[in-house]
Amino acid sequence: MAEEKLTKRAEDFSEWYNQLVLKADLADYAPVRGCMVVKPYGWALWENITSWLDAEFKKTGHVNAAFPTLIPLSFFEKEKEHVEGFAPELAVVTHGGGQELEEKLAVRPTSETIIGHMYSKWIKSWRDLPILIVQWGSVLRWELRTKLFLRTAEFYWHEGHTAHASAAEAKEEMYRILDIYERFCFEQAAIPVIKGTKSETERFAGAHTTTSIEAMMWDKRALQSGTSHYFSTNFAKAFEIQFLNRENTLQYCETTSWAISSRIIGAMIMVHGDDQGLVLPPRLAPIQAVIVPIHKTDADKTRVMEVADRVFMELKSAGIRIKMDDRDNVSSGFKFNDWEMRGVPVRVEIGPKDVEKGSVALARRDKPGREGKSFVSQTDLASTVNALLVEIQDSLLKRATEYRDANIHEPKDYEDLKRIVADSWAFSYWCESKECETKVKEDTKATTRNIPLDQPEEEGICIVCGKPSKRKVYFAKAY
RNA sequence: CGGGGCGUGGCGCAGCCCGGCUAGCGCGCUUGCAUGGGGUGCAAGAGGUCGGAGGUUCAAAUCCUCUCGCCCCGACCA
Repeated sequence: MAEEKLTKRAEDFSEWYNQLVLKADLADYAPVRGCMVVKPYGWALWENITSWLDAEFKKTGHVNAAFPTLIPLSFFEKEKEHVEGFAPELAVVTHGGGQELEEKLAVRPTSETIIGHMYSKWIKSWRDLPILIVQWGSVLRWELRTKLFLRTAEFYWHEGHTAHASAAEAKEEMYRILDIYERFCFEQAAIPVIKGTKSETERFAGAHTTTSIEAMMWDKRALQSGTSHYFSTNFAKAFEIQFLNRENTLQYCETTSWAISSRIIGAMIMVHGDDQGLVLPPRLAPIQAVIVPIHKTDADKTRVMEVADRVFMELKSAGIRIKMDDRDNVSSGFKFNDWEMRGVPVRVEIGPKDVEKGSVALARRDKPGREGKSFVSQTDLASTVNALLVEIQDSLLKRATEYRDANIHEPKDYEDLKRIVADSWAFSYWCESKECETKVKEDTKATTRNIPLDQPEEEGICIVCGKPSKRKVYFAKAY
């Protein structure tokens, strides 16, 4: 329960975040190093996220399946870059049933290897393709520095793994998924992400191409919020995923993989949250509106509850995720703060005055205080609340978009770039060389985020070395 | 792994340097009464053997030795 005041966001953003996750009742620290317990309220939020994504994946022909948590350690050695990328963060099971294991088993950090292994068994003919499987579950990476939701040792996600007959189809799949991720962020999470291609140094271990969606947090650091990879035949060759094509010749598959993790919850917190606590976008909020009945005497209570119960039923049957806060051991003021901490988009206050006037007070979470409060008629309340939820959803996206755009600048020269990335994002031409990227990282700690798709092909010069360059990239400090 | 810090009721801490009454405080928790339109008040309660092991001493949260664990900063990261 929210007993003490939250640290101000502007005072200590990191501390604000840590406290908020606990106070909003989303998650708690687990007794295992770097791991979290997602509490019911946090999980309800995650379920709203997953059910939207799951529906989209199914609409586009994907099916769900489950692969084991344990993977033979030797599988990781089959793809050279993949093993280099993941070896340092593997947890390995060495004993079972009281005996040392002959074949050590890795706890999956991601499932390309075991799924690749299975695909090589399952795929024989062009008729078997494409294969479009999604796994929902958790993975484990031995992270050195952890933070609830943003980077925990174990985290929750879906991982899509697809195999195709041609490079064109596989690339199309990568972009199709990236578009779903983009739509999810804009329409559901109200986060204006930028989709683009990762640089060679930032791409997934073993990938041919990595695309990502990148989001700007309130402290202006960047958070990679989802990725979609095209592997070409890298994993197919490592795991012998081959099929006979229509011409009866043996051919390697083209594969992809992609993921959004529970980190996205951290993104929502850091994009929308404020000094009062969490602010959830209505489409994903586990509770979209909460009713706080207010009364002094028993007589008042009876009259107020009669209206409150009626309103509850009306909003519920209109499909609004509604909660009645009828706790009588805490004050109304406490309840207001409590639900604001949890980010509930709309609060419906009903007191004796409202009973008399046939009104209710509505408070919107995105505008705390007097500004966001209005008195409306009890008549047709469901449509009033529904309209308000839509308005809040839109206003969150608008606010986040304006904030993002106000904090992206195009540097005039390298000195300007250094100044910009100290406290915002820079967007500029870059020659795509590792040297220039490394120089920026060493000088400023900022990394390339992504090269946005759909940018006009124009001639420019690299902001670092001055060589001719065709595409612009975002530079920012990342989480 | 390198640099800092910390383990005392559920949480946050004081006490330790200069051993000694029944180990304190705030928050939370329980019960009752009042309160209730922006974090409510009063009263009465429950709850710890001081991270662990060993040692010194008449006496150890406090001194000594060993040990376990955690947090923060850096390298790595969805």
